[in-house]
Amino acid sequence: MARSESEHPTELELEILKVLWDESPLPVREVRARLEANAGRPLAHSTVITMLNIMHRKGFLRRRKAGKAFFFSPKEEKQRVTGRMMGDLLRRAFDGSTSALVLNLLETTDLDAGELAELRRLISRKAKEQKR
Amino acid sequence: MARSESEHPTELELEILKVLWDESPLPVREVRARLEANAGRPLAHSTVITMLNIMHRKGFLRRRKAGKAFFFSPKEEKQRVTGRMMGDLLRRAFDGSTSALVLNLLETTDLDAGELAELRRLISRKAKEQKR
DNA sequence: ACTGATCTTCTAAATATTTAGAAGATCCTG
DNA sequence: CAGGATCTTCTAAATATTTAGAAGATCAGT
Repeated sequence: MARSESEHPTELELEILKVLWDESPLPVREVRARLEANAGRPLAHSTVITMLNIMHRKGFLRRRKAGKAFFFSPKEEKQRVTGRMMGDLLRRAFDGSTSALVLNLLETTDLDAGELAELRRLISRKAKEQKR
Repeated sequence: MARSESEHPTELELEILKVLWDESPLPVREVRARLEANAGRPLAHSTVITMLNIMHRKGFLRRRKAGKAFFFSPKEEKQRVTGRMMGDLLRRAFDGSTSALVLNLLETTDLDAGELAELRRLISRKAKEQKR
């Protein structure tokens, strides 16, 4: 055994998902153009097809044929996928402790007073929602 | 080109780092035992050595010989490494928006009122520190 | 110094990720 | 319907990650 396919999108898979979360469905040609424009990643047409097919096999994408070409869309919305990625990091790096993660975030990124206030606002709002 | 070595620890590398952040320096034998105990990962002795040497080459670990055996220690403290991992996810999945990341965290994990209060406390403390 | 125990180095293999060319399929246009 | 344009499928290769056996080095005890 060596290792199994990641449950989460890999580096390039995430770039592709970001393109499609931004707008979909898209044909291969369009995905390719936007990968170059948005992510500075100029790939051959066949490379993009290969990736899209792998992602379809893995269950990240839907595929629909229109004429002779396929159109691709994300299967899940961004929040669910990135949420699982967060959850994975939370578990692997912080042993599931949300406060450890947030503390780390506060210490290692450079947030100004406005951003801190914004974060506190988000948390307060969440707390209020829960009271209902 | 296919892809380059990750700047961040991979899955197994992180498990090894966690063992060593918990206690170090440790000899291979001890790392192996703790990987099995803590991470449920029973690996051959030579597998662990191979990984430790790769991690040394990549700059994640220090190595010191005592008698005939090597003792390994993390080169950087946990916060710095996990901080970069967070920063990487922040950039790749949330385009650098901390509030987007925190919002996602709040929506996708299940935090009770006490945990939310704890998070708010952390942020308030950070805001106060900054005023100085 | 010999031997067993213990460690390391060397080598290799399975699987995943990323990349892309070559060949085949399909559709539109004249 | 022939031909070019456009798409897909097939195949393959480079590199990374994870795994471990075999062979060589080293140390302690007799």
